[in-house]
Amino acid sequence: MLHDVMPGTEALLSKPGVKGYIGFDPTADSLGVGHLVQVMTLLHFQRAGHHPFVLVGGATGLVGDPSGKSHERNLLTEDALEANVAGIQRQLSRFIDFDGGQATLVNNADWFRPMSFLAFIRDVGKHLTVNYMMAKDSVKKRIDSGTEGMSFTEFSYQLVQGYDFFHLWRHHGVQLQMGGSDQWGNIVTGTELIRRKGQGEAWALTTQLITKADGTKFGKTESGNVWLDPARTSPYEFYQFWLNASDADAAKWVRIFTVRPKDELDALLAAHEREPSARHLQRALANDVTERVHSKADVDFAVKAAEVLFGKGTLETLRSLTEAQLAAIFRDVPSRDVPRDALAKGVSFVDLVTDLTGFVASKGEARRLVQQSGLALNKEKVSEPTRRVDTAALLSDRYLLLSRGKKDYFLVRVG
RNA sequence: GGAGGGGUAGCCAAGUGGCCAACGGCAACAGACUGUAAAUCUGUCGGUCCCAGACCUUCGGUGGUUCGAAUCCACCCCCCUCCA
Repeated sequence: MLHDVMPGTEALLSKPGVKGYIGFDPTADSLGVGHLVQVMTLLHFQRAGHHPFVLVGGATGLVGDPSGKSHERNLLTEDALEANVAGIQRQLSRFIDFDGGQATLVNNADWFRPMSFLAFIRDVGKHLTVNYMMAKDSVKKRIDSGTEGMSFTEFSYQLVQGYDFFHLWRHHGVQLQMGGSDQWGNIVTGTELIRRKGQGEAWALTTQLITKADGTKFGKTESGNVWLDPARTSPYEFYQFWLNASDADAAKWVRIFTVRPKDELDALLAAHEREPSARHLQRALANDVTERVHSKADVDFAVKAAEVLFGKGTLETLRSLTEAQLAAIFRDVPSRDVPRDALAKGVSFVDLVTDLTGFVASKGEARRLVQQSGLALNKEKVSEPTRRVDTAALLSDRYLLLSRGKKDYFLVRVG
């Protein structure tokens, strides 16, 4: 899990009670699963007897971290930022125990807002040379790219973040900053600042970038980012995200995203080896993470829904379910209300899937999908684009279940 | 302000008067195989329709030249590099 640590960090951590921090950029009002790596780092850090500090970047978010970004970023307004900070704080408290002062939450807007620009360049900027700052990978990459430059704003970012570390070190005794491997440069700027300006010592620790075995980015699905906020990513989708992890990924991820003891992990890995099709690892992952982020009840719903959608379910099984059961199972499946008379007269399948529901973006695409036998109604493949659909097809006289491919479901609800 | 380079579909990137709805790659989507995995193979990948065909809208923007432009001309906007 670890990528790089500064010499001496291990010695520091051998004694409990170390204060360490990780910063989160409030670019949205919710964290995504990509952030979870850092959240888990803090969780593990706390479980090891240390004192985590969580920094939300109310100030740094105004600037924009260039690390790992090939393009200049858009700036957020202060209002948007404040809302984002609030949302993120709420989510973090599900992981990290802030009770009784075991963890501390800080917002760097608190110390940057009162500070003037002149004070900053005089007291902070003076300690580091531009030469030093230019040598950072995040800066070099952008300057060497030849196609895009870098604004002074983003160039300054490392100083701002470096000062965060300095502030926490001086006022709270924080000695360690953790983060993703792309944060190494920024963190080291902080330790350097502490050394030069404060004549003190501080350490850095970074975690490996989480990648998927197929080289694509972690934390994204076809439909975009996977969020912790149930309003953005439903618990069902969230559960599916983890359940769909490839074998190679799941083996790595259980170690990072669950807190199961080692012998239990070994047992899981062995079970998976023996019976890969049962996907023990993926299930454990999906269960643990979904329960932590959402709830046990959400896990149960997700499991039940998956049984119907992916199990041996056919039109028969769908018909055998009561309306209440259907409603519960499809609670989180994307849906659309459609007036009953729209269906009473009967519509062509293509119109149903496009104009009426918006499930498929265009009619051309809908026709193509039908030709490729990629669309189904109530779990039965539709082979004729012009096929008429009317109220006779309704399940429990209320629902129609559309699907594209194997995993993409959509519920049509009739009033 | 000066000199040079560049802006093509989600991204990268060919194309420099008709054969261009635009080569190729990546991503994406569907199908087959499987385990709701990976890998592989096949198909699709601007839109509409009476879909093996027709029409409409695209190549930074606006005008123009031409029978005909992503390709030529003018002006404008944006980006990059170097100089000042």
